[in-house]
Amino acid sequence: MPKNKTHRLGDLQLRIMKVLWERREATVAEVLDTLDDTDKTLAYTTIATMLRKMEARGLVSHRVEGRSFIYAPKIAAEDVSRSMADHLVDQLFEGNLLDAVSHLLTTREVSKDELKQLEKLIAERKKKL
Amino acid sequence: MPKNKTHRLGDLQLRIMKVLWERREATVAEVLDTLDDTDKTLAYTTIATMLRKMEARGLVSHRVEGRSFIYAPKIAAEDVSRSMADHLVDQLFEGNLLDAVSHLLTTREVSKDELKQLEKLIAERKKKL
DNA sequence: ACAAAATTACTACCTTGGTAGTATTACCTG
DNA sequence: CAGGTAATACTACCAAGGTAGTAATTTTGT
Repeated sequence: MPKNKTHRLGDLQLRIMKVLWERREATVAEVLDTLDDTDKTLAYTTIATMLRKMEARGLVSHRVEGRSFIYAPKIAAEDVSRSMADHLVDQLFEGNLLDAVSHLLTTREVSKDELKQLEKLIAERKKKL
Repeated sequence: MPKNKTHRLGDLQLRIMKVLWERREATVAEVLDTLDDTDKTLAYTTIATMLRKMEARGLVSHRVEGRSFIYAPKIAAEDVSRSMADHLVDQLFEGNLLDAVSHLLTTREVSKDELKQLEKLIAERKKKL
C-alpha cells in the first residue's frame, strides 16, 4: 500500500518536521529549544498541541520513554518537498517546469557561480536520459 | 509607498485571481463559468462570497455596472508568484535557489527539449550579469 | 403584469493551523 | 514529606479558506 497522500504543511508544522528530520526524534522540549534558537518564543504547550495534532494527521508518531513522549517523523522530507513543490508549480505555472525555473531565475538574485552550478546540474541530468 | 505585502493565496483564491488577470475584469458569473469549465462545480454564492472576502483583503476591487459588480485584480500576478515562490524556496530550501531547482529537476519528469531550453535560459541570464 | 432568473447581502458552518491557558499527574530534591 | 518542576491532556479561541443556503431586490422574458 503506497501512501500517495499529498502533504501540505503549515509553517510551524514544517519547522517542527525539520527538527524531527534532523534529529531523527525529539521530545517536545527539544523541539521547543531548537525552534527558540532561531525564532520567536513559543509556549511549550503550543509545540505539544501541534505535535498531537500532527500525530492525528499521521505526520509523526511517538513512543513513550518514562514520562515523556519522543516524537519521530512518519513521513520523509523528500515526500513533503515534492508534494509542496509540485503543488506550487502546478498552481502557479500550470505544471510547466520551465516557467517555474524561469520565474525563479528572473525574480531572484543569482550569482554567476550559481549559474555555473546550474549548468552543471543540467548537464548531468541530460546524461541520465 | 510601495506595498511590499507578502501575498499568500489559497487554492480557490488563486484560481479566481487567474481568471481576473486573464480577463482583466469579470463578474461573478463570468468567473464561475470559467472555473466550471475546468473544475468541479461551485455554487454561484461561493464565488461571490470569496470575492467579497478577497476585496476585504485588498486582493481585488469592484466597480458597479447596472446591478452587477465587476471585479478586477488589485495585485499583479507577478507579485503573487514571486511571493509564493519565494516563500516556498525559503521554507523548503532555506532560500537556496540551487537546491530548489535541483529538487525540481530530480523529482519531476524533464524532457531533453526542456533541458535544452533551460540551458538557453541560463545562458541568457549569464549574459545579463 | 407576473413569474423566473440573476445578483448582492447576510449568515452560518466546517476545517486547519496556530497559540496557549488550566488541570492533572508524576517525579525529584531538599 | 512538601513543594516545585516537568509532562501530557483537555479545552478554548482566533483567523482564514472554503462552501453554500436564504433573503431581498431587481431585471427581464413571455
